[in-house]
Amino acid sequence: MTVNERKERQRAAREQLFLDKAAELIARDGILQLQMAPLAKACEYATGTLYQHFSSKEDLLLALVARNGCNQLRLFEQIAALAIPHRNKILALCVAEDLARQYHPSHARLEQYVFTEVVWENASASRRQLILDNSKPLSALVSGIVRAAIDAGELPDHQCSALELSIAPWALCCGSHNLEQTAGLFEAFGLNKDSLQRYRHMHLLLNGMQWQPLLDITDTATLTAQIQDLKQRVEQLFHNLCPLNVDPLNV
Amino acid sequence: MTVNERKERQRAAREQLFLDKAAELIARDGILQLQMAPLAKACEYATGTLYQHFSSKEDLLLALVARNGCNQLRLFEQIAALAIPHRNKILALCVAEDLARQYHPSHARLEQYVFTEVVWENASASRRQLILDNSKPLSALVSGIVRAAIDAGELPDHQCSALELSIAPWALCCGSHNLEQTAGLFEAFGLNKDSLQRYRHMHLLLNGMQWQPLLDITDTATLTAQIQDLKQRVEQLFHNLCPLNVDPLNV
DNA sequence: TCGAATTATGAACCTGATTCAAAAAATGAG
DNA sequence: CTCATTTTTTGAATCAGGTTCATAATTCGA
Repeated sequence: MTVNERKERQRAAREQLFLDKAAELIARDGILQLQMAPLAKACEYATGTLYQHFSSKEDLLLALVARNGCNQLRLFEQIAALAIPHRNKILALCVAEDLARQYHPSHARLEQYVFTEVVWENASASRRQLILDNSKPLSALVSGIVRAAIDAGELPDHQCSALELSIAPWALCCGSHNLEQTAGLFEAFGLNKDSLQRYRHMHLLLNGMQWQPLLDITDTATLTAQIQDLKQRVEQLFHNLCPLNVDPLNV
Repeated sequence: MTVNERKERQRAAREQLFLDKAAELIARDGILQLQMAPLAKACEYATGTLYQHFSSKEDLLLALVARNGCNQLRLFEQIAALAIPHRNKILALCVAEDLARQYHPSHARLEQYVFTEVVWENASASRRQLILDNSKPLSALVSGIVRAAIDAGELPDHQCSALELSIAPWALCCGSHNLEQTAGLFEAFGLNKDSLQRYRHMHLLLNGMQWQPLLDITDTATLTAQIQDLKQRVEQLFHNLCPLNVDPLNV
């Protein structure tokens, strides 16, 4: 059925168009301002057509996050393949999250929103599954790095599985970003955002895991150089993957 | 003006009534189902009266979170005052978060929702400030514990301020809970929720900070006993503070 | 007790998501 | 190529629920 294949391709292309435009509008005006009818019009389709792709507005938002998740996975895969110490790969993943937030602040906010009960529950089950399916290879990837470090004798297994161990740095990374993202919180604390702080904390954790080589976090020079280097490497991967991968408003 | 005082008191009481009922309805039916008109009716007031207290639905949600924040602060204060090692106090705070989520799952979900751009931006500035004001003493409290540990020689300062250091365990705690809260994520990872895991990770971090006394996380017996003990202590404080402090649906 | 000032009321309004009957387009058999 | 049938698109109508505001009720102080 070559006809159906063509139709399917067109349909997929239209879905990407909707998603692209939605991402653009969100980046420009914020999630709150995204409206279904204007979005459809901006894509030169009727409102009803939009609803042939997404069962609800929330479903559309999930679709955006799912797509971002794919990009994230590809980036993470390339990071995992870098020729750097295993320990640094974990840092590099953290750097990647950092950069992603810098380049796509609206994505980060969207993700926070989407995992909220209210939004999550209003999306279609299949779309939710899509996002969860993304997370499987992601966690496999991270725990793969941990596994490799254990096998290389750089990291004791602490009698935990690699997967369980891998949750620690991941939680720290998420938590750290979440706190920072929470509007006005750091300001309320009287805390200035020192971009190295996050990495100091990560090193403290990795040290605690006895992940070799340990790093003395008071050695700011070494730390700065390390993060600098990782940033450059990750940034390059980032731009190779998707040169236009940038929020219009935040360039 | 004794008349105005009385009025003010009545007004405050009514606000608490609205908040109580809202919390009840949310615990019963979820955030999504909370509607302004039914809430007002359930309190035997007109819709408009509700709007004399809260500038919007989002404002009401923030008010709920602010009130929870006060309770949390009081609990944390009592934990900080416990006669236990400083290091254990950090664990106890983590335990407290755990318990709070257990007893009030809807609060945790609400908090996640409220810090979302969409909700946050739709609340009144004064309500937002209220929440931020809560966070100041909270961070002072946590960094106070860190400070005390440093002063007691139990923790090197790593050339950071106590406040900066205190962010690490806090971020780990938040991140860990966030991950776990994210619907279906752990299941998608093929990870079983081991309630001790979170504390193992925290100990890894504290070990990395060289916070004495170090704990060997493979020593499950000691860890279990420690957390058990902290749970009991915290649970007691918890119930003393607010005996009825329980989500209707989740008892 | 009465007029002014304050507060409460809830039906009407408004925004924006969602639906669906009608129109248009695509398909494919003859 | 034509026409009946199926599929797809359309966008105005519907619907939900948050918010407002003219009116009614209440409180206040003289």
